[in-house]
Amino acid sequence: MKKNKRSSLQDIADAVGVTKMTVSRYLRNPEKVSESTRTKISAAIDTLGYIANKAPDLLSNAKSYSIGVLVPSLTNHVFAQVIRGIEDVTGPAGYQTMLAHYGYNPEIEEKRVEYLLSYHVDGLILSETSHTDRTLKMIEMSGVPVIEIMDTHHSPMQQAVGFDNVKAAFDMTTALLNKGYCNIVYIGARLDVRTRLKFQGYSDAMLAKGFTPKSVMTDQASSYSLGAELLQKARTDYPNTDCLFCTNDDLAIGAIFECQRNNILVPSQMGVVGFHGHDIGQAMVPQLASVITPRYQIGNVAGRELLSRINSDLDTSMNYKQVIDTGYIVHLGESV
Amino acid sequence: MKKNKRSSLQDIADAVGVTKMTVSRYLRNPEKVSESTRTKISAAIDTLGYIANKAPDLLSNAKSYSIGVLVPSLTNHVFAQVIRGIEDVTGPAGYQTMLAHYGYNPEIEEKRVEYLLSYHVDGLILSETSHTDRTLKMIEMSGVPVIEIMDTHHSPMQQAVGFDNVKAAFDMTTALLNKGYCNIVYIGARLDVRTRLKFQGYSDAMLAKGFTPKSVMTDQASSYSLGAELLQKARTDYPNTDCLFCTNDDLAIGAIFECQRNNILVPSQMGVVGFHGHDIGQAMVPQLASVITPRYQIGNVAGRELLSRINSDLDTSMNYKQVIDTGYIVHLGESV
DNA sequence: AGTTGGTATGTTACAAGTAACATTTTATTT
DNA sequence: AAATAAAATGTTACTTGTAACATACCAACT
Repeated sequence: MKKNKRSSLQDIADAVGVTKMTVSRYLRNPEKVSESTRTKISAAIDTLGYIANKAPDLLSNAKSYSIGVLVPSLTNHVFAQVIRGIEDVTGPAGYQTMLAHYGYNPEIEEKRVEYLLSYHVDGLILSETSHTDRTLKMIEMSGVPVIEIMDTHHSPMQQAVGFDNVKAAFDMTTALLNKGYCNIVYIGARLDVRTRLKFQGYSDAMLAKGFTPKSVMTDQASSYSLGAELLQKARTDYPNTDCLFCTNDDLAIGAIFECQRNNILVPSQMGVVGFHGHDIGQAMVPQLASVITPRYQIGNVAGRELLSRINSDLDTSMNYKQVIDTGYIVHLGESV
Repeated sequence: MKKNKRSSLQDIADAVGVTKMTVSRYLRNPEKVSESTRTKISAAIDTLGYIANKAPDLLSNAKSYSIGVLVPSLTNHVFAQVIRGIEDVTGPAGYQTMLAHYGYNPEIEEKRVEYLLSYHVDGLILSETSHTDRTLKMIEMSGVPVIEIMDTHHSPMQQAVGFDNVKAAFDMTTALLNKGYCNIVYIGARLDVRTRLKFQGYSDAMLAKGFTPKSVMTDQASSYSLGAELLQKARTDYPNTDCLFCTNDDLAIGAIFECQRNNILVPSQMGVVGFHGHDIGQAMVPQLASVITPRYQIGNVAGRELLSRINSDLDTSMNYKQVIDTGYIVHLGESV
């Protein structure tokens, strides 16, 4: 049995008895086609089920009205809201997002960037600050505008939207020290760039007040059960730990559950702090202390900036450096 | 300042002094190009930063090595694992996924399907069982193989992979009744098809044992705070409620937190049950009762089936009906 | 009747890569 | 040195939709 090949403009044209140019006009500028022809073409399209073909658009270097969005992980709830923020701007403007993920791996990021560029996306939003050489080169040669989101503690390729992870961790740690905690242990996982930046902010704050930074780190991916494990490891490695500063909410929540299972009272016997301020932490008992990050807004601003550069005449991709800081909120909740 | 146009095979060819055909060969069948030419082309590609162009591939009806995956929501953790399951099969086989979401809205699903087909995806994985007429027509005309995932309680377009939501809810409800609960209230949100199917299974089980189905439903999207609200509503509407069967884990977890805030003991004063068996529910105290669904496996099987059909000579899209049931596990945990 | 102007439709060329076939160059054999 | 085979490269044609230009047709006006 033969595959029913998708119909082309030519097929529609043949069915109606005009040239494909007329059908093309019907789709782009219907008012330039006579009433009677319009009716016939419309009927033919319904019957044959025409589906637009992106190929010629790409060939002729037309805008693709697609933007590429790369996030490290789909499991990480952080990015769901970022994406919503992006699409709430780009969707109404007629752009579709091509979403891909790369598991925090720069080599895979490179593959994804190449893939997105091969489809001629009009712009890119990346969630990482360090890239392979080839990634940088491809982006530069392609001439598409790029925005790096989430962290602003670096020199952006072109434009960055986010907040300063070092400063955020510094502020949270300082707030904890002011609350009277002395033996704060930093809990890190996956050891990506942002985890390291936050550790740096934490360390700076500890040292600034004369305390010694202590940490429990692993390169495993974050999970609730890992949070439980790392709590136990912290208590073993540093028996007088009075507070955990976890690199994200998942670890913090896992640690709190483990406290509950072991009758360790939070916060009176152990303070626990997360990062990002996800719904689950804010809904739980006790409410989780966390740095609340404006993820939706980051996406929103990134989307808006990207569109404005796509639609600008200037080649903004060259010699363009800008950082937009969206801030964050240190929220102490009930868990410290 | 002019945009630096991306370089084409012709640009590489000009730089080396050959025709683009030779460069094309270098990329496809390097062994057919002489050693010396290879070296020169390789250098030119590095210098000029060539990025492949998908357009001609699409034009010539070649395989795109892209498959389209549609999920209702990225916030819903269910689908992150499904996607991982898919990509663990399709990635190694050289396929990239084009991921899109549609907010449980069939009209948006239609737009996404059109978008994916306009990019000539080789196959589609959909997460819904009901589609607009035009969605069905487009898919049929395009001739691409389609797999519908998650629910098998319907007649598939072509092929479905998942489990029977009605049966799963029936089994869980029966288990709860056997445990001695009498006043089980069903808690539903968003009112999508699967929520309704689960309510049907719940109702069937209640009626089968002579109990009256009771429910608290809203069309709002699920969230932890909504779970808290609906718990209170259930207690108001049905004062002797002894167990909540929530349509998903988020609502169930929100309800348990609300119980904790109000000193209602779970499970002794109130049983709470979720659906899907997410990590968070399994990690929390008390461990959440839930129907554990094989999300990774669903994705995995769907990916494998789709690839096999893409690479089959037969036009399997026609007159093809198959349901693959991956089952589920009724897990009672500590919250009932 | 002939001119003008507008509307509707047609023709041509083009974008980037590749399959299929054609030609040129180089190596091997007699 | 000529003949033949093999390797390397070139030429042509094709895929789809659209911009730009060309033509055909009809109505209205002088």
